[in-house]
Amino acid sequence: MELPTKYDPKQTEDKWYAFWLKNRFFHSEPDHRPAYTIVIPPPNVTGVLHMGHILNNTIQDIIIRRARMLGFNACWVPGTDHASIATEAKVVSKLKSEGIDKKDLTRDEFLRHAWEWKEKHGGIILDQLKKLGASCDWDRTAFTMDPKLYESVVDVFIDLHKKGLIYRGVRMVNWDPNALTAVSDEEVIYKEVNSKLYYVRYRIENTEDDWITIATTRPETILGDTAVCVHPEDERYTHLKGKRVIIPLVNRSVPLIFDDYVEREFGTGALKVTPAHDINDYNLGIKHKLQSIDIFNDNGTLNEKAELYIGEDRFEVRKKISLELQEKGFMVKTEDIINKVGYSERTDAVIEPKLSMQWFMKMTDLAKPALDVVLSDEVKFYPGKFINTYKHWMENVKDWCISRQLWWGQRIPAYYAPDGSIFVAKTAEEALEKAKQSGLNLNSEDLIQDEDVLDTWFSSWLWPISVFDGIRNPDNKDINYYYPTKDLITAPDILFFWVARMIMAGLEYRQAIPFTNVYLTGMVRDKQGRKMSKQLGNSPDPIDLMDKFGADGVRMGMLLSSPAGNDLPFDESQCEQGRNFSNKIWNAFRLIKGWQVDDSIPQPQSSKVSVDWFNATLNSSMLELNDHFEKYRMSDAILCIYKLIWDDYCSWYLEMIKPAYQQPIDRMTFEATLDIFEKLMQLLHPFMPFITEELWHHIRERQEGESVMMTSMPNPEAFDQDFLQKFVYTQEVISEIRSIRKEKNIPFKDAIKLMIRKNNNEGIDTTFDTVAAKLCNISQIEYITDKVEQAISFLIQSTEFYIPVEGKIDTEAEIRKLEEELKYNQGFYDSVMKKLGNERFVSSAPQQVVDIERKKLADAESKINIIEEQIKSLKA
RNA sequence: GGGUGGUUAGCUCAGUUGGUUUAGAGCGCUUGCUUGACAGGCAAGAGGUCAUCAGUUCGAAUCUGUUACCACCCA
Repeated sequence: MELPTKYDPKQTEDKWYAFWLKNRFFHSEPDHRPAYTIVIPPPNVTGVLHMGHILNNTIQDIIIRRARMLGFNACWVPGTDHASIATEAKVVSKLKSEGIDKKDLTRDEFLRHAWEWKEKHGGIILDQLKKLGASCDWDRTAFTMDPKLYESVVDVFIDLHKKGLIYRGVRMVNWDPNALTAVSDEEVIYKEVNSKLYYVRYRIENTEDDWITIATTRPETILGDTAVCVHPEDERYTHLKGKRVIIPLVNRSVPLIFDDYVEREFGTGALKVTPAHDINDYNLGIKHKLQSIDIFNDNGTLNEKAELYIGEDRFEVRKKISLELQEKGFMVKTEDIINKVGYSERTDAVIEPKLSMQWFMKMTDLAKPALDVVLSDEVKFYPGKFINTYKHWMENVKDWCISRQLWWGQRIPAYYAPDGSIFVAKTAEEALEKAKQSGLNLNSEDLIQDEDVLDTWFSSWLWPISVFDGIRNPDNKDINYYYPTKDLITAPDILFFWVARMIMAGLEYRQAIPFTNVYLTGMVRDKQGRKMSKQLGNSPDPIDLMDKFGADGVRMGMLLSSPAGNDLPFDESQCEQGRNFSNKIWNAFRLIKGWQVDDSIPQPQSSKVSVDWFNATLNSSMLELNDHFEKYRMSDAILCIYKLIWDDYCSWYLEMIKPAYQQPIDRMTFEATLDIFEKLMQLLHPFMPFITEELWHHIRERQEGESVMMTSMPNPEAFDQDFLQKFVYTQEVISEIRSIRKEKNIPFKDAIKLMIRKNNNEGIDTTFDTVAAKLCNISQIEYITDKVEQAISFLIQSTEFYIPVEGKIDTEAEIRKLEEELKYNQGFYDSVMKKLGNERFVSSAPQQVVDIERKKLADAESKINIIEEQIKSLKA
């Protein structure tokens, strides 16, 4: 069969993915083998595949495919999360475009629309992963709203409530006025923005013209002020002790309070206090028993308590009120400042701190053990630098606001009686039963279930357990077999959102960590270093990239320069490199496949030694590869294989054994070369699954249903390090000769002679002479003791090499070359001499180190002597 | 404002308890190649005071501190 000169991924990728699926190679069931489990970080159902997913899932696929080939029962569980805020927002806006208002729908009607939307769009991202080659067990695909996962979440809520870890309370929360829901601290993104600092003066009560000037970035909240606060030791204000001030425009009298919370240097040192709309002010309010006036509606407009601008948006009011303050003489001045403002991660609306009744989870008791398992290395982080970040967060953990004012999600299983008492129960019937037991005489319609749903992360934190149904059925076969999982691959920005909480849940519900290793990937950025995002539109479409470079090429490209935890500035040229690598492998195979095999010819000595050398190199590289995997150095691992195939196999080995043009190859070498190629395909398979499968099937006849992905990974065997070292030396010789040929314009087809003069009584080693002869077209290699006239020379270590040439030698040039070499060696000699000349070095450094230096000196010295001698003889 | 990490070739990064030839790789760059597998290729080459200053040490890219800049996290 003819193979085209260029590898075309389009001809192979879909074909092999379908083949793997048909043979159910990705599916796992518990058996006698050790399990190797990975659960996918569930992508958001509203999302489409982006570069971060590509990176993340490529790494997972590499690990799981390798585990499978190493004999583990590998199971990679895919799935998605329901993303309550984002999904609800999408559904609401879709309905709006159809002229339907969410307010006009019942909860059930709305949820029907939401499910419809999910069925239509929720699977997109998983389908895209198939194109990447992801070997997920699709039969186990999970969704956080699936009945078993839904019920697990509700069960956990009830259990934690029973344990006293979940409570309901009024707190200041981060309110998203667009989504009309509270969001957790972790969902607020602080951005630096250009703002104005407004200096506004408040009149001291019972004075005509005494004022105190405050500074604020939010003049609209003046309407909700209930105090002005200064530092107790601030001499500017001590005379105002016990006074009250008048709020401008609304003319409310409020106390002047003293607290060392105030920063004297900021603004005027006087702070207006709005307990309802600022977390710090809220705390001050509690401390000083201040009144709290909430002037905002849920959607960010002002309410009647503001007295002015009722019904207008907070940002409109800011503009208008600053003008009014100006006109009425309250505005002293404004300044430009840069401050940080919190934005909703989901809707990008400016977060409004707001007092509201929410459900919270106590975190301190759960955090302690979850921190311990990381500090004791039971759960390992790669890279380890994230342990510090984790520790800092876990030691300063705050209670988690878990309720969301939405419909899409697990509805909170709390039921309210008319007298305000709360019954947490799985069903309305159970709640009613509980109510009756507590002495309330109620009917089922008297109890009303909480309208809110739980934070999406309250589902995700159970993911490694709930996908195996380990909450509802804690002793089932799957959970016992697959849990704890092995690796979690995710991005550092959800270390707390998700990773920390999964560890807490694992310890609480399985008394076992959820995973052993956490691999934190970098963030994919564009060439200018910006985070890739939908808003910026700076992310390439991964599907287009795969069309252009093949999935293998993209996988390769993503990994090549992405060490763990480091950001990856993405550039298409990396995928191009991956594609080029595919092509290189393809052509190496074309070369081998094109040879005629002749059973009658014996194996040349040069080929025998070449096969031995490559096998040793292969073993050495496999050891290195194992080491990289153990340390989760993915980009080092792929580079190791890349060089093994491109440099060692293609550039060296194939050239070493290649038969002359149109000459056949001997059977032994041919078979050995195919065996090696087969091993290389196995080693490379986890990284580039498609091309390796394609070529593996070309290497030999395969049985129906056989696949490289189901073979056993080759194991490194013992090899001779000295033997490898000898070849390194030979490579140097070959490379010198190639340079000389080029420099002196000696075409390859003109055979040369090589004379070798050993010095310092070094022994002669001819192991690779036949190889050197073949690669450099040397007709004769001769070991000599005398100098050679009329030859070009070079020096490796202390061995002299001569290539005799006809005609005149450019003596001048030869001398120049040697003198340069001499200069380098003398410089080196001097630096070693300086070390050894130092009394204290010789006396304090370890003997071994001193010996090494002495040897360096001796070597350099003999080399210098040889060079000097050569120069002398040339000059003579 | 607080914390954590980082700063090594044009770019992206290695450099494993301080000493193995006066620092390595990939990409890019320069030069030369229709070299019978591959121009998506081959060969050769250039390119770095290891951010700064000080200290510890016989010896520092490596350890300590300072400054500058960058990134991330937290308020």
